[in-house]
Parts: sequence; structure tokens; C-alpha cells
Amino acid sequence: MPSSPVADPLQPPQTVEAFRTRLAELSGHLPRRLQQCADHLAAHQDSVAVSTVAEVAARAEVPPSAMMRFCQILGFSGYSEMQRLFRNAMTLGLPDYATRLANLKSGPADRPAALLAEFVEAGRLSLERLTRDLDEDLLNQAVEVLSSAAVIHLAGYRRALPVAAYLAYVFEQLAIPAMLHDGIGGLDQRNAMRAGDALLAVTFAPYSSETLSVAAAGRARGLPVVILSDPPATPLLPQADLVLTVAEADFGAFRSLSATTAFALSLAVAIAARRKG
Amino acid sequence: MPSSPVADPLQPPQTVEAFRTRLAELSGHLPRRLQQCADHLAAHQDSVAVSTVAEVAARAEVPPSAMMRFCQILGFSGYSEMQRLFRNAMTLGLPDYATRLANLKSGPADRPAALLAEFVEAGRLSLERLTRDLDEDLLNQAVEVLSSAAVIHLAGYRRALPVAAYLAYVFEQLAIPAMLHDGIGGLDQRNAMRAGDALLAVTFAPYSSETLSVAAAGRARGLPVVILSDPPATPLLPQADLVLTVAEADFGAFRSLSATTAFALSLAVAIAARRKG
DNA sequence: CCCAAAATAGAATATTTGTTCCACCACGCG
DNA sequence: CGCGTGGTGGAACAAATATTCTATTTTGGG
Repeated sequence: MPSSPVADPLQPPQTVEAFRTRLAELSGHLPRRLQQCADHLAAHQDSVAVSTVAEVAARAEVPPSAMMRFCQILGFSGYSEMQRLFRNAMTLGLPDYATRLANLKSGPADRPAALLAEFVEAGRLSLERLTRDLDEDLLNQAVEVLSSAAVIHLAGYRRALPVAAYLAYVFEQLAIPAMLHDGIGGLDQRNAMRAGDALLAVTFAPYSSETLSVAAAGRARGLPVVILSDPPATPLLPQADLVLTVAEADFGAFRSLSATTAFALSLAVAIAARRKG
Repeated sequence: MPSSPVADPLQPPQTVEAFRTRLAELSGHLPRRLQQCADHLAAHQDSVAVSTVAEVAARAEVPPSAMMRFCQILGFSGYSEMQRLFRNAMTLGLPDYATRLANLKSGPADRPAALLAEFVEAGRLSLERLTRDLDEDLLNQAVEVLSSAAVIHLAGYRRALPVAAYLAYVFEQLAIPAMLHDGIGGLDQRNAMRAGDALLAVTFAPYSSETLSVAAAGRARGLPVVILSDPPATPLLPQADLVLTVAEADFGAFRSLSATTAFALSLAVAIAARRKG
């Protein structure tokens, strides 16, 4: 691809990394006002996504026109184009969303490989978002609670079943007592939840009533309940002691589980480490 | 007009928390278009900060004016005021992805968050490799074969079960006849495989004998057999018509399924598109 | 089945925001 | 010591965007 190590002054940076590189290159041999722009952007680059030129310029203590000139020096056509870069990087929705969705819906012989590229992109965004938005404290609490359980009960239906099943597999590998409530044949396994155990339930909106009912049963027995879901999980807050959320980017009506599986695995391994330590 | 005589003195939510609460209150007893707004905002609340009304409205599949009305129902004077709430919440927010990832990794290796950062990194690598190493021709053939099947039979055990289960879920959503051979209670479902059907088996090294035996049964019945596995899949080549591989990066002894789920979803959606087209 | 009230869509309007342009200033070089 | 080059700020202009308004459709009650 046409991305060279040395910055081409006519081509705008396509990624935030490229943007930073360009900024570093320029910084130092720049007229005073433009240097101010560079310094300010280096320190507050993400605020570009949500601010107007006037605001950014004011914070950098330069007139708006100076900021405009600076954008153009970076290779952008103007402030808007630079802003678009940061907006795209910030939102989980894919760029050109409408166009791509139209292609997916109408495009007759859309190549499977193109489709795959979209889902890979969605997965990448989700993973990125996962580290950025992580509530570390919440995760630590979940590890704490679950690692001290005698048996970890797992629940998850429909789209959440793969995650619960995966957790069951990993826990077994790690020699951690765990039990998957698969609800096969309508058989409950709720009475298997005993004092000293804990429940880890996985559910995504719209929340399946089975999962919620297992969670309620767990609480009724006094078990700590941890729910893994997608944001916003507001309706779940009263149902659990801890609610962890993973935002999974969608493409069209479809959502992969790329970030969720990574999160689940981390959780399991962290629990194992805690139990050993 | 901050105070009205009626018992609906709507003050705009001052925090995102308050915003979520109000959303939850309203949701349910709302006219159709406004409910769409509520649903969309619940799922993509942060994208408001970086999008115009027109964009948000388009994604929610409502006209812009409907979104405006909804903002006013929430108590805001208009979209701009609502947007301000999210912009403010975001600027105080976290450093960007690269910085955050570096911070997470630099900490003690036993921190759950550090662990997560590693798995996220592994996931990203896997996704990257997935597009790079993709054998497009093979994927097209798989789509071709599976899309013309009357029923798609799915097999997968142990670590592959989540993938097979996920495929079963997605096929059902897409109204594609599919059957998961879960092998529950040691019950085979092999006689359900009939002429005109196809088998999609998922297995990773070391290959489970159950999966291989289902694949053999499928072939014996003359069904086309597609296997989804990890490289090198050489031992599987004689067992199947097509062998697709997804390389999943590992961290320590552990492998996530980030790339595999993305691949599985793509495959399913591509098959659906092919059947419709 | 009809009517009133609410909801809706899209066009018209108002406002905000980005961008360009040009007069002015500072500095260095002939 | 002027003259030219490059930098600067602000005002004028253009584009994008939010917001309001109204004709039309839908909904629910009598």
C-alpha cells in the first residue's frame, strides 16, 4: 500500500499512528503559531473528535485560521477531514456504515472475502475498544469473587451459549470446578448451586429470560452473581453483584464474539492465577 | 422555560448515568419511531458524541425529525444539547488505545488487566493474519458447497464446540436449516445426514476422534464435508472435501477464538447471501 | 365506523461552523 | 535602509447542520 515511512506532504495521515508520526516529524522546525498547534494537538489529540475548530484553536491559544493552516500542512484538506480521522477512530461503528450496509443488503454477488474483511475489521475495533473502555476495578472484583468460589456455575443461552461453553472448556482445562447450566431438555440444574459457589452468567440484549431466571435463583441462594453482557446493561444491574460489559462492534445486523471470547479467556486465566497464588 | 405547571417538569439528564436511567424508564411505552430512537441510543449511546443528527437518525432508521422529537422528550432543548452531554463525558475520558495498552502491559504480569491486554493483542494478530493468509478460492468453494445443501450439519467438540454452537445460532437466525450434532449423552445423530445435505465440522489439533468419526460418517453417506480447523491441517486432508484453516495466535498455552468466530460468522452470512441471490 | 388526538415525514428555515481571502506585520537579505 | 518572503489575524463567505413547521398518516376511543 502507498504508506511510506517518510511523510508525503500531499497525503493526509490515514491512521492516528501515522498522524502522531507526522506530528513528531514536523515539530521543532515550525513557525511559532503552528508550533503551538502541534504542541496542543500532541497533548489533546482525542478532543479533536468532539470539538469545533474554534474550540480547539482557543485552547491552543491561536486564532482559528492558524489551526486551519496547520491542518493543511499536515496534508488534510481542512479541519473537517482531520476531525473525521479521529471520529472514525473513536466510534465503534464502521466508517461508511451506510454504504457498506447497502452493499451487504443489495450487492448480489458480494465476495465472501469482502464480507470477511468487514467482520475482521469489526473484530479489530471491538478488541481495541475493549482495552480502552475496560473498567479494571470491576474486572478485579469479578476475579476476586469468582476465584474464591468452590464451584463456578455458568449460564448462557442463544448467542451467549458459545461463550459459556467456551468458559466451561477453559475452566476444565485449568482444573477449576465449573458447571455449565445448559438447560438441556428443560431440566433445571439450579439446585446444584450451593453456598460457597458463584454464578457467572452471560447474556446479551435482549436478555433471555432463562438466564435472568438462573441469576435470580443464584441470588436467592445467596451466591455472588457476576453477569457478562453488552452495554448498556442497565436493566441487569439489580440482578447481579457485578456486571461486566464488552462492546462488540456490529456489521449490519451481525455481531461476532471476537472481543467477548478474548475477555472470557482472560477472566478464566486470571481466576486460575488467583487461585494458585 | 425551566419549570412548567404540569407534573412533567422535564429537566435534561445531567450525566450519562441519568441519561441511561431516563432511557430505561421511557423504553417500552413509546410510539414506534421513538422506541426505535430509544433502542438505538441505548446500544450506541457514545456515537452521539461524534455524529450529526442525520447520521444517528439514519442508523436508527428514523427521519431526523423523529430523533429531534425524542431528544426533546428526554428533556433536552434539542439534539445539540444532548450531544453536549456526551461530548463532555468523553473529553474527560481515557487516553487512546496505544497508550492504554502500553500501560496495561507494563504493569505486573499477574494483573487481570495485563492478562487481558495480552489476549487482546493475540486476538488482533490473529485477525490480521486471517485476512492476510486467506485462501479466497477455498472460502468461495466452501460457500458454494454449503449454500446448496438442504441441511447443514454441524459438529464440534471441546474447544470447537463454541464455534459449532455459534454457527448453529447464526444459521437459525438466518433461517438456514442447520443441525448441531452435540453428541449429548453419547447419542449419535448420524442418520440424520441425508443425501443433499452437507457437513461442516470444526476441530482443532489434537483432533477429537468424535469429530473425525462424524466426518467419516458424512463421507460414507456421500455428503460434501467441509472442515474448519487450525494450520497445519494436513492429517485432515483425506477426511474432507475442503479444509479451511484459521491461525489463532496464542498467549502462553492459551488460545482465544477471536479470529475463528469472525471467520465462522462470515462464512454463515456469505452462505445466506448466496442462498438468497 | 367515524372522529379526535397523536405521531410522523419531509420541506423550509435558522444557526452554527468551516473555510477562504486579503490586508497587515515581522524579519532577514540584498 | 527598503524590499520581499513568509507568517498572522480577522472579517467575509460558503457549507453543513440543527431546528421548526405543517400537511399527512396513523392510532385509539366512543
